[in-house]
Amino acid sequence: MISDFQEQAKAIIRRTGDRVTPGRVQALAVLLAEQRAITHHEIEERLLDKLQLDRVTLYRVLEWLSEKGLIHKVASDDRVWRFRANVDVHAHQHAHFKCTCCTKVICLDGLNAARDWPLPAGYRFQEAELTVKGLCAECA
Amino acid sequence: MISDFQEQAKAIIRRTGDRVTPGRVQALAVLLAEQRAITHHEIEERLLDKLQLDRVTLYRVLEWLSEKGLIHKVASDDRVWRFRANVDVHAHQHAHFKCTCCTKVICLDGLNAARDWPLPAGYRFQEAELTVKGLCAECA
DNA sequence: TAGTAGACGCAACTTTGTTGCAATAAGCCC
DNA sequence: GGGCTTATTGCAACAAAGTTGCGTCTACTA
Repeated sequence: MISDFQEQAKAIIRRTGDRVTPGRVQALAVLLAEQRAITHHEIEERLLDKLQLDRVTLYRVLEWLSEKGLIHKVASDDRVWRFRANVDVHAHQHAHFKCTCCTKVICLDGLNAARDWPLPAGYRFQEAELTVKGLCAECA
Repeated sequence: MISDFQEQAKAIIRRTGDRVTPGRVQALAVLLAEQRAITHHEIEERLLDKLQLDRVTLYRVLEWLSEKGLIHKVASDDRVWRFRANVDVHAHQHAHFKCTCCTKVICLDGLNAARDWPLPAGYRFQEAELTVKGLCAECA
């Protein structure tokens, strides 16, 4: 199962035309295996078994993956970036849910945050970030 | 004009029943004078002329003001808290606008973020944080 | 298989925020 | 106004998240 994600990750990265390195493959594989947005630290923990990657390198890998549009970053109120793989044409314009109990973050794909919100005169819309907070099914 | 905000701040703080200290008064006055959400650092800069307040003390003052419901915190994608005075019955449930050019943050009071967003089964809504990004009138 | 640009590892640094503790001062009572 | 009490402040040290510089290594290309 895990190796599935590795192969998938490898293929996705090869498609960019840039270098296929173990760090990129493993980091993306971890994110593909995960069904939610996780932090740099959580990714690091999941990597430890198969590959020890420098903290800094992981930051750079995540930035690269993000630039290439293979993953996306989620801002949270605990001032920690979370990352999630862009499965298929996973639009960036969607909402996130954060459990206030276990701090788990999931994507609310059904909720489109891209609509044009009413802004003051002269303002120009680019994108919206919507985070809904509450309790997840396990914590409720 | 500035002293107006100081007097206003003093009165608001006195109303809480807790101690009225220079740090609390000046910090709240700065936020009352500002029409938008600003960072700890920006508040510190504006304080420097009239009152030199320790960095840590300012953090604690802001936390206290927030606890008392006199100001509110805004999470942003640059992992920095921003603070804004709660003028009148300024509800916490509203959206914020962040200019991607000058990083200025304003409150979109007309936009209610408190509506019940559709969540997966078993999930419980508590609150929503909506940040719309784009260009403000000056930068557009 | 050799050369090269790009990726990596390490160390040091920055920013943002927190914690512990001793010194200080705001409000209260007289 | 003057002392008492307790909340607030300032200082120093710490912590987490992320960045920068630089020399070394390695994935690709030829």
